[in-house]
Amino acid sequence: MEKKTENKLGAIRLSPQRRLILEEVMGTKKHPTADVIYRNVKHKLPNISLGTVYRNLESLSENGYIQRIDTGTGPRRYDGDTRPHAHIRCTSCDSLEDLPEKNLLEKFLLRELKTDYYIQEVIIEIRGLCPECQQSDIPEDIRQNPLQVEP
Amino acid sequence: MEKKTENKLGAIRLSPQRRLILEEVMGTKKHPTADVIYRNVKHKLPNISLGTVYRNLESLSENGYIQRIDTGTGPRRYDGDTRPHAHIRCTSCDSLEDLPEKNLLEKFLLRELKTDYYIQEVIIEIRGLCPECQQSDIPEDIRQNPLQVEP
DNA sequence: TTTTGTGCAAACGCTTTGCATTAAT
DNA sequence: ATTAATGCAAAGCGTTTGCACAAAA
Repeated sequence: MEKKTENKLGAIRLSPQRRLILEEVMGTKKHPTADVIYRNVKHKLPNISLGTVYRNLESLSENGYIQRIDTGTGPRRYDGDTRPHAHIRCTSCDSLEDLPEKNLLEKFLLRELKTDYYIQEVIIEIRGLCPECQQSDIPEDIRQNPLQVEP
Repeated sequence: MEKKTENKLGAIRLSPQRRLILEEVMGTKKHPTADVIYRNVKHKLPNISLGTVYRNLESLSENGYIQRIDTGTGPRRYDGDTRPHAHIRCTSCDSLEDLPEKNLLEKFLLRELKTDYYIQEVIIEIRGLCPECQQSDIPEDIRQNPLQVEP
């Protein structure tokens, strides 16, 4: 009996489209948007549709293979690192990076938080200028309100 | 000389529409969305348009009279409390409340954070079930993944 | 008269959805 | 035969914008 078994990924099927999308998200630390993923994957699979990308990003994150990052501003982003963690975003170039202190932050929050809520998720997004963007001549009005902590 | 001086609010004019919108945001702790504000204000000023509401929410927050809350999910919300602070959102009824420990959290974050970024803003949103929603019979699948900290 | 704000409707960006078709079980 | 996934296009939602008109400075 011939059996053309497609790879499986736990509960879901691993179609060529899904596999490529998964690889794309896993293979970068840039936290790409659906649109970026779509354009990259389209090079290898020209007929893929944006709807398919969205549907697969959804199923992959629902099943815990990637993480959906609901950011405060702009389009949603996706992360191959599924551990809950914090991000820092550049308000000039819009890059999104992991925060090194992610665990520290989480733990502190959960420990200090006095609330009756049944906590499910902690979203931390720091916004500021990345080192590169600080060097380029930033218009003055974006240098507003640096957050500071008194000594 | 007769002078029908409209009230001023710092740099911007306080039109009837803008005044009502400001009062609406200031008068609640519910962090309303533009749409909720629109519907409430419309009772007193039936001709007001949604575009005007958006434009005024924008100018009011730009000028520091209210705070724009760019939440991770769902429509943007607005807050009469302009001090930067954290929020906690119920994943069932979608209510958004202030976090009591807001200053604590900010200070900790800014102190512990080792980064080359020039920090401008800290967004913290905790998501979970509010006490009321914990009591109602929540479908099992929403009780997923409570975040916990090891002792 | 110049600037600022308004109402309306159209456009926008991102995401979701309905539907007919195809592929895997 | 049934279920799962796809491509396509249309619709959805929240928000922004262009424009002609009105109000205030």
